[in-house]
Amino acid sequence: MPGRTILHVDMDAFFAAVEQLRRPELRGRPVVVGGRGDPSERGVVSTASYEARPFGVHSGLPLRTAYQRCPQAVFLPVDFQAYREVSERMHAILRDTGARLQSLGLDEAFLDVTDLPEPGEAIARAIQERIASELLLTASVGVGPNKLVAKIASGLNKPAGLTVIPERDVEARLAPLPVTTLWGVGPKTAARLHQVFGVNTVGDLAGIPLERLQEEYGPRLGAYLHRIARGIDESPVQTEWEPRSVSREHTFQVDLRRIEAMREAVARLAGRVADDLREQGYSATTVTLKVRFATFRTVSRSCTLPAVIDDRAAMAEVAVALLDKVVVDRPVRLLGVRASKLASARSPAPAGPPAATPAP
DNA sequence: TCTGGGGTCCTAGGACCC
DNA sequence: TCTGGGGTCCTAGGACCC
Ligand SMILES: [Mg+2]
Repeated sequence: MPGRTILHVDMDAFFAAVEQLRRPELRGRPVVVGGRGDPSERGVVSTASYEARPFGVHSGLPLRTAYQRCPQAVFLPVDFQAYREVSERMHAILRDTGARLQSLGLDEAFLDVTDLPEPGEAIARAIQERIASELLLTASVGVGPNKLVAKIASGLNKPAGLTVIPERDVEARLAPLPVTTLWGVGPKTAARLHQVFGVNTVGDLAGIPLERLQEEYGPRLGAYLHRIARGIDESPVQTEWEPRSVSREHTFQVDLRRIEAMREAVARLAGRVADDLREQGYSATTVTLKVRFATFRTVSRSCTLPAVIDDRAAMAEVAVALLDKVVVDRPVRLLGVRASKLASARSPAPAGPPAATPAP
C-alpha cells in the first residue's frame, strides 16, 4: 500500500460541545457530561468541556471526584440521541469529500484521501471550515501516511488543530511522544515497558530489538509494538464492519445482595440484548454473563448453545442459568449479559468450520 | 467518594482432529 | 503406539479503545 494519505477527524470535547451549542448559557462555563448527570451517583465523566479541564476533570474520572474538583461545573446526563444527530451531520460532511470513510465512535473518523485530487491538508482545512460554519463546532484533524500516524497527529494540536505528518517526518515526530500515545498501548503495557526495558517514549521503544519484544510480549504483540514504534501501520480504512457481539450491562447505585433481585436484573438485561439483536438483524449462539462484586473483582460465565437464539425468553433463561453457576457470596455492583457468535438474518451463512486441513 | 457502558482483540489451556 | 506439528473450538480473563 504505497504512498497513502489518511485523515483522522476528531471532534473536540464532543458531548460537552453539543450541550454548549444547544444551551448557549453554558458557553464559557465548565460542563461535565457523564452518567445520569448527578454527581452524587455512581458514574464517570464521559466528556469534560475545556473550561472544566484545568480543574483536573477528564474522561473516565468518577463523577463524585469531578464534583469535588469542580463543584461549580454544570453536570449533565449523557444524551446519545442528541449526539447521534450531530454525529450524522458531521459524517455527511465527511462523506461529501468522496473519500472512503471509517468511523470510530460518534465523533471520530478516518478518511483515505489518497485518490482525491486535492492535497490532504487542503481537504482537512475544508472539512474543518464546513464543521465550523455548518455545525458551529470544532474538529481537530491529523494527516499522515496511515491511520496510526493520522490519529496521533490529530491529538497533537487540540482543539481545532490541523497537524500534518508527512512520511519523512514520522520518526522524528513520534520519537519524543510517550508510548501511551500509541494506539493499543495503555497503562499496563506502558508500565511493563518502563519496568522491563526502561522505555518511556516511542523513540525508546523503537530502540528495542524485535526479538526482545517478542520474548516479553509474545509473537503478535511483540511484532505489533515493533511496527508501531516506527509509525508503521498497513491497516486499511475499512468502511463496513460486522458486529461481533451485542451486550448490556448495568452498575447498580446500591450493590445487590438478594439473589432474586440479581436474577430479575439479569433477565431484564438479557431481554434488552435479545431486543437489540433482533433489531440489528442477528441471532447468537454464545451467551456470557458478567458479575462484578463490590470488591471490583469481575467474573464471567459463558455457554455456547446448540442452536442460535434471538428471543427474550430464551436469552433470559440461559443468562439466569449462568448466574446460578456463579458463587454469589458477596454484594454485586454490576451485572452484564453479552451475546456473541452472531449469525446475520440477512446473510444466513455464519462463519462455518473452514475446509478440513489435509491429513499429514 | 473510588472505579460507566458499549465494544474489539488477544492469550492460554484443555479437548479434539488430522 | 509414540512423538511432533498444525489446526479449531471452547471457556475465562485481561488489555485497550471511545
Ligand atoms: Mg473527540
